[in-house]
Amino acid sequence: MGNKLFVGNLSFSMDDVGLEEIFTECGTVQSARVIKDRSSGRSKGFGFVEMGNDDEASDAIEKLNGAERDGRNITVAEAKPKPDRG
DNA sequence: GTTGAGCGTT
Repeated sequence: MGNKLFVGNLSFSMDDVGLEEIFTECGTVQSARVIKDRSSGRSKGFGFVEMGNDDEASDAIEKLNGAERDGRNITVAEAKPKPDRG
């Protein structure tokens, strides 16, 4: 179990700060990033969060997976490794 | 709207 989380089904109005605000209520947020199109800067509707430790990460999954944010039920799960070349 | 980037050449 790692401390890196995948967060899906985000509103397109979500940003890095908003994502951090959601997860800081469940523990220490080391970093939070909403993935955006690298050319247009528009949200891709998902993001990644690194918690302070695996326990906080696990807790955040339990508490925030399926939680409603901005009218959408967000997905929270442990992140899979990045592909070799994005 | 669901698993992340950017540099820059063979």
